[in-house]
Amino acid sequence: MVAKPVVVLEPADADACYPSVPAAPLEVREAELLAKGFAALGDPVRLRLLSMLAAAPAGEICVCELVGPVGRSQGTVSHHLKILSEAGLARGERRGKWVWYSLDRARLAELREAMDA
Amino acid sequence: MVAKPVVVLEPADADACYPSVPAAPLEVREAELLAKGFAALGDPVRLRLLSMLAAAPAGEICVCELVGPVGRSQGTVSHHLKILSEAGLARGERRGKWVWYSLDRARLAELREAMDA
DNA sequence: GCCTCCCATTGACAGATGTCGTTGCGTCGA
DNA sequence: TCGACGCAACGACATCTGTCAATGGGAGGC
Repeated sequence: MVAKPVVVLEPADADACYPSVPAAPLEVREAELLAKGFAALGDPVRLRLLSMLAAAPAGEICVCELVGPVGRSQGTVSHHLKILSEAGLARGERRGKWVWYSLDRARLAELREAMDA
Repeated sequence: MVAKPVVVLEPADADACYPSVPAAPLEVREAELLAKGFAALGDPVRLRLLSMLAAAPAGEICVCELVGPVGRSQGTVSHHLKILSEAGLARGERRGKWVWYSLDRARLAELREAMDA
């Protein structure tokens, strides 16, 4: 994926269909970062995990509280939480025997704002 | 002091870690619908296509205008546009020899609002 | 009618993804 | 010290996904 010119990306193709105008798409690099975030949201299990994190009274939930409701094995839930972490949408913290996850609302807002484009 | 779970999807698991509280995750069906939308956003090529649609002066762009800038084959671009269509994010309309795509801002807003959860 | 252009569809294929069962590691209680 | 528990990591596997080249089908131009 070679970096592309910011504006004018093609040889202009002479006789293309008329309104060959701005066509300044999102930067490739930025698109990849955003895509990673949205991709993390693109799974029903992860959306439900996030909704539980968002609804958590203390702003965080123990993993053991998450496994049951989503109807997936513990290993699978752990896997999804890792993906959410890597996408910057959630963070986990070990506290004694348990691990507590919380939502990163800043990252979420970042993605939301990107949708104004 | 447990607030009653709104839904309660599991056998309650007795000795779980303490704060067994709300845990009313997104409904499975709704999560699937949203996930389909976010998954459509979860690819850099599609994000760039959308950004071009969003930036289009007339609110729409001919497919022939899209193929060059994103650096993918015509067939691949067509494939991505189909996915965006199926997710409700874009619509295509044949007009003579060309097909023009436009952004569905309502659907986009729908997804954006879902991120308040 | 025929040829050309634009776009969608198909077939093929490598790589990513979701899932589970098992294993491994850290933490607590006995 | 030892065993039980909570969670992450690993291996395996079926499915999904992104990509291209090739094909197909509608619209215009000649």
